[in-house]
Amino acid sequence: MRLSDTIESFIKQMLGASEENGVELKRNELAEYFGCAPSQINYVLATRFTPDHGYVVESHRGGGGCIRIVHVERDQGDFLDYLIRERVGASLEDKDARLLLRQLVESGTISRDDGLMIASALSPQALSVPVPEPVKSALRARIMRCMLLTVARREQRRKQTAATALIRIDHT
Amino acid sequence: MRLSDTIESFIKQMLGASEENGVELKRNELAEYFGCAPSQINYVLATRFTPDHGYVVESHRGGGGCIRIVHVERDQGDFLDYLIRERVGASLEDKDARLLLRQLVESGTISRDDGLMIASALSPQALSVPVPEPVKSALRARIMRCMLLTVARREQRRKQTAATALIRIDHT
DNA sequence: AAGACTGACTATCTTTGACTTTTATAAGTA
DNA sequence: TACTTATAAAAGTCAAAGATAGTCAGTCTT
Repeated sequence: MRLSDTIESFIKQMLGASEENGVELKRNELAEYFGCAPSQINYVLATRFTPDHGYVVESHRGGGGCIRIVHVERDQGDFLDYLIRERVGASLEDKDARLLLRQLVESGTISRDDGLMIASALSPQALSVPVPEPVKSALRARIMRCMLLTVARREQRRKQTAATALIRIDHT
Repeated sequence: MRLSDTIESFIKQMLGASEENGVELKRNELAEYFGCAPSQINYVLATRFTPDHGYVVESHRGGGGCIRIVHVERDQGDFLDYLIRERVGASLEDKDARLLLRQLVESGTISRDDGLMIASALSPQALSVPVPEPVKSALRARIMRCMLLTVARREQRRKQTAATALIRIDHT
């Protein structure tokens, strides 16, 4: 198993054990514990605890400095909003797309079926067409946004219909 | 016996022995074991462990990297699957795509929601990216096929799950 | 000619170390 | 005391080195 993976699960275990959903750690201590370079910790944070992964990382240098990692529970609307508004910009890498979809499904923001549908539309197989990679990234971003919007609209419709039904029932 | 065949059966034996229906292996280790070039492993994977053969292969480069092979049961002779291959060719015009989708929805082959999802992935907005029209048509065809396959697979899964449930109930 | 095989080159991921930046605190000075 | 400066203790950055796997064109076998 890779050191990065070990450190990743160690941190996640810490997070799981903590009362709140955040932990504080000393970069150097952790590095010494695992017998690695301190910058290794930064690497782990940069590759496995990003906002896309659902984490926020803050740090403080100087004497008594530390690193704080918080797992953010995003409520459904927020996450979709964030993705549509900010995260999915003009381009989207294949790997990022997959990661985001997994987050969306795991957080219950979209259904597993919807996730699979979007994934299949973005799959390398679907996009295996002779266009340069930057254009492909742009395409991924556009398709992702369109489909997320479709999901959001559908949910909106569902809610409204449900609400209307309630009102109807109320009025009978 | 050819080396490729030997490696193929070796991997299949590993798969048979594993608890789950997947295995992980190191390309270089395997190559050394069989005294061949590492790329030979890729050749075996490319010719004998394709999706058509019912396998999914994932890999991870860099330190601690590996190759993972999973055996998946395929839904053979599925109706949608078949329909797709015949009807959706190598290219698909925007107009034709919409027409086909409407037919599929109205005939009850796919749900309205699925139709909307596919339509949004194929929408001019999603595909408004600077590529020549013939390429775009090819793209539409590919996305359409991938997504329909996803729908087909999901239905397949549903059926199987339902059947399994019935069997369970039967056995109680 | 088709399939099997290889090797050189490429792409990607991990790990490290040298150098930088920030901050708290201690020491020095008017 | 109040202010400045020096020092040490964090954390950050980035590029290079190491470890895997992928690709592809060409050679060999059948």
